[in-house]
Amino acid sequence: MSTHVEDYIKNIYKLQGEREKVTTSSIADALSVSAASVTDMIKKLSDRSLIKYMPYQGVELTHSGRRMALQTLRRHRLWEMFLVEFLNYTWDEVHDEAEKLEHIMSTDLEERIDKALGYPKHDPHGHPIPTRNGEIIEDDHPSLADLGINDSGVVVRVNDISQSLLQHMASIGIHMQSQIKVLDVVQFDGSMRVLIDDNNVFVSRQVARNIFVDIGGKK
Amino acid sequence: MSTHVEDYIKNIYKLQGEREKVTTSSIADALSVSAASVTDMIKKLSDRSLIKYMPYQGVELTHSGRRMALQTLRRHRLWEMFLVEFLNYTWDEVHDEAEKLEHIMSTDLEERIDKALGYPKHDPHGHPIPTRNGEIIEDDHPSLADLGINDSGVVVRVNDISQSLLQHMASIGIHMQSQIKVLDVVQFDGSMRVLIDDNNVFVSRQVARNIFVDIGGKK
DNA sequence: AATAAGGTTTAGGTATACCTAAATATTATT
DNA sequence: AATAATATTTAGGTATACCTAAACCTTATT
Ligand SMILES: [Mn+2]
Ligand SMILES: [Mn+2]
Ligand SMILES: [Mn+2]
Ligand SMILES: [Mn+2]
Repeated sequence: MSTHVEDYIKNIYKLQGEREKVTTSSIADALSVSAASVTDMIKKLSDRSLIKYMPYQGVELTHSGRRMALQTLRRHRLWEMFLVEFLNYTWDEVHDEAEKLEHIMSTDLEERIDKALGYPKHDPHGHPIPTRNGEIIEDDHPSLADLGINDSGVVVRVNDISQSLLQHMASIGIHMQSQIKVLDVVQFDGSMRVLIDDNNVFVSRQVARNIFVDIGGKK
Repeated sequence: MSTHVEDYIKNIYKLQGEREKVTTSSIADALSVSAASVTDMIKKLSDRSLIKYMPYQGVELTHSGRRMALQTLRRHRLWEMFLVEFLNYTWDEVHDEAEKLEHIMSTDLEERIDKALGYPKHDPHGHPIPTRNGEIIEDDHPSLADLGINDSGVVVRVNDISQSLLQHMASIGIHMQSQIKVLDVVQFDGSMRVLIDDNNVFVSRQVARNIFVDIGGKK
């Protein structure tokens, strides 16, 4: 319903991936509000049966909470894709706009955008777009940091945790479907020299951990 | 700032066109809220210097209020145009979406959409789109109801007062730039038989009053 | 088992935007 | 000029979503 409810639910969904029970403080962190505000809100979400809540024990999405989370995620990712495909946004520019637009999307608009984009399966960062029915296929690819010398593959996903990370990745030539091959790994700090579409670049371990590669795809 | 403030200001701007001073009850009507709520809000708008307000004497936009109104109108009309051009919406389907989207548009997004559309001068109903700098050119065309037998012209604007009116106009073949010629006017009720792009159709006076025609354009 | 530290909730408050009912001001009618 | 009708404002209240400070639980450490 409201933008705030949707953002809470979406963030609880994301946090749930990491641990089963989601704590008050982790939600407060994610949304940059006080823990007291979160307690207020999770009571309301619980009243609406979007989460299961036991005081002091953390929070868990219900079935209908999960549905709302996936719908919001779907809309977010469709908007991101739309901004990139139709308005020439780059992948580091889309998040904030999509964060607002995701709450303003009738089912009709959602379907028209989906259609105009040709029913994309992934957003500009390679994240899967949940289906209309709330199905999502989380692919499980190794990060670049997991590869060794001479391993190679295709970039299929990056983490969109920060704008500056996304900008940096773009600046060294990393895009969706970039060919990537590990040339050398520095023992000391895990940093790498890699070939990206035939360009020789240096990647810190911190960055490498946020790039995910399909190693079955190409050799 | 907030969606509510923007909607109040935009509606005051529209009402101002009709009379100088805008009354509490006309705003209440336009926004479907109680008169008491309007009194609440106009005090706040006055505190923010968006309107000039004298209790019991009605309301008037200040310079910065007018600027906000025109910016909101610009964004509304750009979104309407965008929905029509990029997502195959028809002119009767765009208003409600645009009413929400107009509040979610950074200056950057506004300019990208403007550019993607080729800097349009009018929205899908023929209403002028204010410029980035808050200039607006209100064209002054006669309505179809003002024309007599054998007068002709080109449809350049329609009123978007209701979805069913827009649907009806589309169903009888009226679009922007349609050629229109009056064949016959019924004395009794002012209804007309007209030629629209070579189609012979009947138009009630009520409908004719909401269609605006450029008679200088073509003969 | 007691205490200290950390996380969570409660208490009390703010801001926005709405409501109904009652009071009051303006305008129209006699 | 007084009265009646209508419009507007005030008074008192609701719902959402925040906040800080204080109280309270849970968990870890001794
Ligand atoms: Mn959001
Ligand atoms: Mn994304
Ligand atoms: Mn609006
Ligand atoms: Mn319009």
